[in-house]
Amino acid sequence: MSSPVRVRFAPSPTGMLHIGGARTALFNWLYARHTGGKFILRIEDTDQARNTQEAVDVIFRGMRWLGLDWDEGPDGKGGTSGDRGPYFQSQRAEIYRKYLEKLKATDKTYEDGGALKFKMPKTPGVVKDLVCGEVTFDRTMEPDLVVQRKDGSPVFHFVNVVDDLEMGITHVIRGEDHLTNTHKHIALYDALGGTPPQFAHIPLILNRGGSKMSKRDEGAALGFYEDAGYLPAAVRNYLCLLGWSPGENQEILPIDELVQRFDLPNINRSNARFDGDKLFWMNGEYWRSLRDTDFQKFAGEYLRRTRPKVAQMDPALLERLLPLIREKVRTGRELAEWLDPYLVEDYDYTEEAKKKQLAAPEVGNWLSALVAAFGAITGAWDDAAVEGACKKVADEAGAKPAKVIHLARAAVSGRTVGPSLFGLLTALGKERVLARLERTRRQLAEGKLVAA
RNA sequence: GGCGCUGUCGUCUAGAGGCCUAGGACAGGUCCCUUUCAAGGACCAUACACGGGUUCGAAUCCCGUCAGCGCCA
Repeated sequence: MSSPVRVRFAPSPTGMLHIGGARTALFNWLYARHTGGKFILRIEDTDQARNTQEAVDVIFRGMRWLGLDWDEGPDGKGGTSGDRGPYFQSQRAEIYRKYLEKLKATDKTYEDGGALKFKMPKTPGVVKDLVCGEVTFDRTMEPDLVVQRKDGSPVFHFVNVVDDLEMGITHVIRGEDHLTNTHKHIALYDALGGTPPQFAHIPLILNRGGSKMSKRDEGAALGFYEDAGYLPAAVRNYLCLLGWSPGENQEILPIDELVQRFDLPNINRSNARFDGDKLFWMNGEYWRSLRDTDFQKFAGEYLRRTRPKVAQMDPALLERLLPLIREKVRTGRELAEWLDPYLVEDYDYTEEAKKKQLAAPEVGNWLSALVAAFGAITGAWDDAAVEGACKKVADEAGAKPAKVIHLARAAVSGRTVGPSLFGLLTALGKERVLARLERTRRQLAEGKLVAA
């Protein structure tokens, strides 16, 4: 029987967690959870220039955000779990040195120009890939591989192999861009007397233009989606669908089902373009099916981070507004933006609102009429009452209710779009509505609401 | 340039010789609903890269071409 699965994700701290890297991490995590194996996080921090604590923290943060917990590796709080460490390459120099000696002892290396080179076997290099099948490389022309640079530092291919060997990695799940290097890795395993792991090269994530998503592409960083107020579960679910399909015309699945169905053999071989529109849609699906308590938790955290002013807001108002806005938007960012007009009483007016709703000559009179009609409401301040008042104003002006409704929205929010008006007015409360209408009327009279 | 991988609607994909006059989803279009924007409902359009084989039968297997991507130099 084969040994328990051990897979790893080995990012380098570049200051961002690349969406492709996140997907690789996800596939590794899914496989570990699917098989009951271990998921290991290893930090490839050999590039001293970029290796900062902040850059490493970005990785931890991204992994946690996506819900990808790891069994071994740095815990992100200064500690470590697992006994196959260290899990930072920068702390493994001694190990690499030892393996370099071991390789030298095999007589398969030679020095050239100050660098140490590994003699590539001239036999065909065969990679038995779990996704791509058996791939054979002709090595008769293959140049020898530098394993140690002139400055003494070991090269990526070498440390990668050493780490996977030392950490007992059984399956290497990584981007297909590594496929053509894999036979070299296998040669190194053989030379070091180790058993190569199984390989699964997963298709790449392409940008809109159809080439490998690069860090410069819009939305290439996982943090982009956290900042935009996407739901991690939605992003995770979407990422699963890039290069893998659960089949049966199903796309939205809970995580435990994803874990249960995921497997290496049914990963696709062709690259996939990243479709931000579909992610946005999927986020909307998760957004709507979120339980109220979970929504409140998410909204609270997101707003606290991006809109500190909510702390000064009337909590009762916030509580009424949130569900109203939630219905109309799909991301935290949209939620925050839609909430902006109610954070403070001196809200601004958009150009569109000034131009489309606040420019007509009758607007002043209508605003006065609205103030009068709303002011006259003595009974319950509810949807029916405000609706009645709006209709009344419209009737008296000989206009369609829609006209008055649009004006009222622009007046109380400064926007042409927003939550359903009657619900909004009810949520704001009579006092605030009257004050806001009055403020708009006054500014209009002072000529402050002229479109640019 | 060499080598490798891939090639089903614009995009993500289902499809592992007959169930396919190719299914789903996003995006797009039309209509309905309507208080803007959404949401919702109904419907529509669009694909097996091309050319050869193999087979009674191919999107599915083989070969070639072309294209895309990647790696190495």
